[in-house]
Amino acid sequence: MGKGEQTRDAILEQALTLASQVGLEGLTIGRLAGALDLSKSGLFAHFRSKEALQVQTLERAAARFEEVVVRPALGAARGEPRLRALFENWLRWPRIVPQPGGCIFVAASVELDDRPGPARDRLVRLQRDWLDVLAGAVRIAIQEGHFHRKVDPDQFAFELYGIMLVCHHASRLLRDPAAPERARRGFEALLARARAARA
Amino acid sequence: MGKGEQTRDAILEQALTLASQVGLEGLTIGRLAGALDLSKSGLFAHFRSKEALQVQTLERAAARFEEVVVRPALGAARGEPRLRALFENWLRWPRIVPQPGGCIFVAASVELDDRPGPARDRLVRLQRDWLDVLAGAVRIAIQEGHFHRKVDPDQFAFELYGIMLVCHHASRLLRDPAAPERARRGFEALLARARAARA
DNA sequence: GACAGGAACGAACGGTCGTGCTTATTTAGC
DNA sequence: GCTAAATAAGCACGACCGTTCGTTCCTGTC
Repeated sequence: MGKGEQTRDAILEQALTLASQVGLEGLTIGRLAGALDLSKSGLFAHFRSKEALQVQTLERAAARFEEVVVRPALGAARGEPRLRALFENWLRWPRIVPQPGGCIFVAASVELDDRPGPARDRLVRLQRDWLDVLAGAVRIAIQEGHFHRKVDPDQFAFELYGIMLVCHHASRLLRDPAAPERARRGFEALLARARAARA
Repeated sequence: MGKGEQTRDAILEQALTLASQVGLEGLTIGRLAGALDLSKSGLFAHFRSKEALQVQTLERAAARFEEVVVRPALGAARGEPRLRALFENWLRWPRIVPQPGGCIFVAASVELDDRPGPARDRLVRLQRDWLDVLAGAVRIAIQEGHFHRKVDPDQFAFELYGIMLVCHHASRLLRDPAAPERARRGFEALLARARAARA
């Protein structure tokens, strides 16, 4: 890894941390440079546009997400255990990959939902992929006989992500320490329903 | 209503619309003035600080929310019907009170979750109130015998708001037209569970 | 008809933003 | 250890930000 690549790496890591707090738009080149003891122009040269910086920050976040949320869960047994692992890893991930402002994808989702452009496009793809990962795990759980055949994997993923979002909301905005526990209760109810498959 | 008050009213209505798209921080005095054919300074005089403008925009949003979501639902029968009304009204409200960028509270929740100040304080209060309204409706549904006695109203409100948040996410970021239908399915499952009170 | 008050305006302030250019320094290959 | 290329810095730009100030316009009262 050359010197430039190394610097770029440090920049993106810091960008990830910063963007979690102030968003992708609030992520300012000057502030980012200041935090890294770099000049604005020196930092800017690595990307050549703010948009590129934003996209690459998302890319970096996605890589880390894969690394600390998705991949480790593949070590868990197929089906419900893997789904549990995905859920628990998601709860942890804003602390493991330091995001003092909470999950960057949640922040970016709200920020970019009305701003067309490459960053938005990339984010949409990433969020779809994440929902697909969840739905895929559900599908496997059905195959394994953990869940009832009538369970709709996409619907399950939808509702599960809802629990994650409200957990984020309750713990970050409302500073409710009970949020993860509430989320777990919701998750367990979702699992119970999938086993029985009343709906 | 005096002339000044009338103008202030128009400003706040426009601010609500604009803030739903670009957030409370992106809500710029210059842009707001431009949209209303006012001078920056003329508009500014009505508030005397951007922070005050933000808080009053939240206040205005809260008043409208009360008006089109909460109050009409009080016309529905106590218990489950009222809860349904609250849910359906929530789904509609970003269109009724024009918010082209989606629910302003969702946007502000993510934007302000790490920015201390009066705007954040006010928002926290408003979101707590909203969750309390939902939990209160659940409590009534228990009294009415619609729901099982073991149902935890706050937990129900938590999970219900999760469905609302993921619906917002799916329809706004992912542009998924099936989002409201999915949300309804999740809501129905929540209701079914509360009747049976398995958890 | 002079006057007072509220409402809006236009210009300007200091600051920060993203983005170019040009120059200096560091790094890597021989 | 020298050289060419990669990397960072310095400086300046135009645009927009929130905010202030002095002025003008309009309305209604004595």
